[in-house]
Amino acid sequence: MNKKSDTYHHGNLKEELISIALEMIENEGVEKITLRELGSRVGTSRSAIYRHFSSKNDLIQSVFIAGFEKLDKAILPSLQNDEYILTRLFNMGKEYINFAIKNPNIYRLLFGNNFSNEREESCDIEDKEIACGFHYLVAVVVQAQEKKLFKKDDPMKQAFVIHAMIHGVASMLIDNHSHIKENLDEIYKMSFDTLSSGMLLK
Amino acid sequence: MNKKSDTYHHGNLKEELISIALEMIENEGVEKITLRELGSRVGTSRSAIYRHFSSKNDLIQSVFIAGFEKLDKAILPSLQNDEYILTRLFNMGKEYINFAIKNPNIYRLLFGNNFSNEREESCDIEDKEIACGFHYLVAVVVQAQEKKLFKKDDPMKQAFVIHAMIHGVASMLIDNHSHIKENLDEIYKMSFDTLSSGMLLK
DNA sequence: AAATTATGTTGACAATGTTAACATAACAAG
DNA sequence: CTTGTTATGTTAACATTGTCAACATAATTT
Repeated sequence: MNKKSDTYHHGNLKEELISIALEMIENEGVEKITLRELGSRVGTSRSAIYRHFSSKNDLIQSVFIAGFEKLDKAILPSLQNDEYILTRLFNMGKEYINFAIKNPNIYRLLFGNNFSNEREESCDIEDKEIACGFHYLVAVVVQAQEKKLFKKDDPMKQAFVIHAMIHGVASMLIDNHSHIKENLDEIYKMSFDTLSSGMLLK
Repeated sequence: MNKKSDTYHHGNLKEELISIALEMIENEGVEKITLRELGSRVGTSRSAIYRHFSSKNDLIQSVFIAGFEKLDKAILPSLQNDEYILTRLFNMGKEYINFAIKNPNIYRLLFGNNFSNEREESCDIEDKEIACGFHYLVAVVVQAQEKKLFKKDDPMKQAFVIHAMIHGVASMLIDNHSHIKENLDEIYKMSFDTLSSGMLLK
């Protein structure tokens, strides 16, 4: 774990800070994180952080990006096997929701969080990251249209609707209606069927 | 505005604190609020708050409830006119999304926020409040089933799916895909059509 | 009128993000 | 190898914030 004396004084502090911060956020939520604890957890003083990040928010921004990479990594496998295209879409959504349930605090950081405003101000990579995951989805929608599975329509908008649905389910599962988690599979299937039967060509 | 010498020393401080706090959160977001500013904005010292709330979180919990009342008030009219039932559902969703767009910070407080955990611990009124708004929706779904508009299914689950979709659209509009706001009407109609055509009896 | 309770104020404290002044390791140049 | 420069890390201090205790005053009860 502790790759000291690799490159500089302490090893690769910056990456270690990001990964430990991600872990801490995953466990306790963004708002609970403190630079002092992060520093001591990683073996340095609190102020060392400022050699790698201009502020706490700057750090969190990096965790934000790392979180998206983690999400992408969790979803990618479901896209790469060449099953029936709707099955692929189904599995993708399922992995998405699984990620949210397994990492609710990270998921909250990525979507629907109070940090989005500040992010919009200073971070332009963000949009690329979001767009990245989103464009997987758009690509699948385009394929679905090409294979005459989906109605002909603006793929961006169809993808938006799909994403909104999946995000809505994920978000409500982790934040409000946790008692529904027991029927998760059933609920998800129902959401997906509703969605796709609204988009399918008949 | 300042109803002094009504009941006690200062008037009805508690309610005034809640309403000003709501206003402040609406303008700047939950995480920006400070008790000192709230105190001075309302004309008292910071510590007076502790005569009415046990902690900052306790205050925010009250704002949370007030926020739900505000949301209910914004949605109720769309439910009370006796149009075609699907039109009513459509309008309800539209008002819901309008509320989110007009009061994004309050909306974030109500749904998908980091406070939900702490709320779950100490506040049991919350569920009632959420259930309240949610049960409007369930009632409409039940009606839709009775009138043979919707497929026969568990109304709670159908309502959950509808709410998830609407919430997903609202949430993504205010947090991520703000560039879609221009096509809002179109996007919303598309979401709703997708939803209902997935639920309608054919 | 006196006592008790409800409400508000001031001062202090610990925790936190941030910065400045200082220290040291890595590296380049001579 | 020595020296200077840069990259990195440490400690001390500061302002802000939530919270609490001690004190003060108004309202209510007895």
